[in-house]
Amino acid sequence: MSKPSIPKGTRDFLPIETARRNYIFDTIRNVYKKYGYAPIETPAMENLSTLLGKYGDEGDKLLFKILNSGDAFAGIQSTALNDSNALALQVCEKGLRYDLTVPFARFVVQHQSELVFPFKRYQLQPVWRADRPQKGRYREFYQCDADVIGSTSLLNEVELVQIIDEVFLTLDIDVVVKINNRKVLSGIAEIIGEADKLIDITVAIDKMDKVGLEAVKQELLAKGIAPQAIEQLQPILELHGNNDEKLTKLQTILQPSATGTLGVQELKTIFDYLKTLQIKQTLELDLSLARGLNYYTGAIFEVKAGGVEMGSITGGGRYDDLTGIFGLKNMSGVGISFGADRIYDVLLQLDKFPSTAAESTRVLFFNLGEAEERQALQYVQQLRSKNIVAEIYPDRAKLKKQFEYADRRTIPFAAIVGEDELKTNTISLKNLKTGEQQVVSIDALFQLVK
RNA sequence: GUGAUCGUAGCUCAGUUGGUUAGAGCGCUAGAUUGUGGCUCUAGAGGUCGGGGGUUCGAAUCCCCUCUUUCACCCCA
Repeated sequence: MSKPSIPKGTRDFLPIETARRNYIFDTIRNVYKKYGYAPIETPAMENLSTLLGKYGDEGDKLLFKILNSGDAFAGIQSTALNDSNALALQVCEKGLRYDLTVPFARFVVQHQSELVFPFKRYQLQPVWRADRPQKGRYREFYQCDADVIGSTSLLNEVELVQIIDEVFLTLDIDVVVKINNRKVLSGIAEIIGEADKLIDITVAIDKMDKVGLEAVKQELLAKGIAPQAIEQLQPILELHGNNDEKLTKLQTILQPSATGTLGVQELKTIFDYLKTLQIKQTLELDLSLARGLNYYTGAIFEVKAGGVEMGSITGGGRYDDLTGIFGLKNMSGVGISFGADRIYDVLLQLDKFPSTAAESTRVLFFNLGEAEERQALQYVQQLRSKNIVAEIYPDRAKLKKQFEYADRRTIPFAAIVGEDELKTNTISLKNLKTGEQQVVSIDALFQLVK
């Protein structure tokens, strides 16, 4: 293969794409800052021991592992080749981060003495997963996380929903914010007598939207859930009405479960606060929302865009003991993560990028010779000092070529300084859109191109 | 990990049941036009047909493997 290429599932970004991506990052960052979150960064690679076992068996398979530097295979017996998984662990001590939450937990434990709790941080960085690429799924993509750790207050959940609301309002996307609670799901599993199958149940009912009730029941049956338990589950999954009505019914159903009742209380509190804050986006209590990551213990969130086929574009939830695995107990946290790459795809499909996300040079000075370029250089510097983006064509090329360059860069003004203009201290300024041209002074030019 | 799918010039694509030197449009370079772009005309450059192996007198075309594209499942942002 002679053509250059990049690894599967990765992408290059052209100037227009980068400008648009920055628009998304800037929007999210500004909202995070507005709510008092502080930025941090962590390395692209973590010790494999930090990452392994945190995302389930599936997650472990999707970790990118990094071969040890030096002679990584020194001392490896040929018999080790029989077990490639074990071999990988012998020759790889590091891996690329899979998300931002687990590295954040590690960060909090490691820097606990330097941090002020409750600690509110945001982090916009790429993560890597060795997944098969498909629609809205890449092997390298950005997560834009905000978390509060060291506080169990539900005000944090409320704040994160406010942030979601404000970000999508700014981006001008209509979304549905789905909210559920892991305690409620635990309570449901408990009262149908299948508490030990909580994960199987959540994974199955998470697909309600996509495959429908019957397929979910099939999957539950296949996972060994008792038929009568599934019958008990059905009315809960089919709960309807507005959020308040659902909560009232749920409270009755979950009465026998202490955990479930607590979950309902938490949801009630969150919805109650949000009601007083005039949230613009649609909030929906969705009992089929489960989310795969097993570390969630309380509220869980997921955001879907209206009018486009796309997986969730934001997700999050509360985790009571994420730092526990790194040796720090009693550190409850709650966080959200915006999927910038999917938001990009959604904005593109809905044609919602502002045109300002693409603007660049205002004036191009043509290059007609040495004396001319010396003068043009002066003008360009003066324009820049007035914050007008200007540049000079670097080569003494034919005018045709210089015009075509300006055209393709969509630069609105061409400034020509040749022999005649040099003598009279003037500039021929041409508006490339209208074709109008006039001979002006540099002061007049400032006004015209502003 | 499972199942499909794509790959021919910089880009978008033709290419007959396997048969001489693989084409078009756009783009690029030069000229018509040595200080005025977008239109037009003329000429030119550019391809080991994704890579490797096989069948055949002969492969872009048929077979196998592999990489890549896109999509679904699993899982997930």
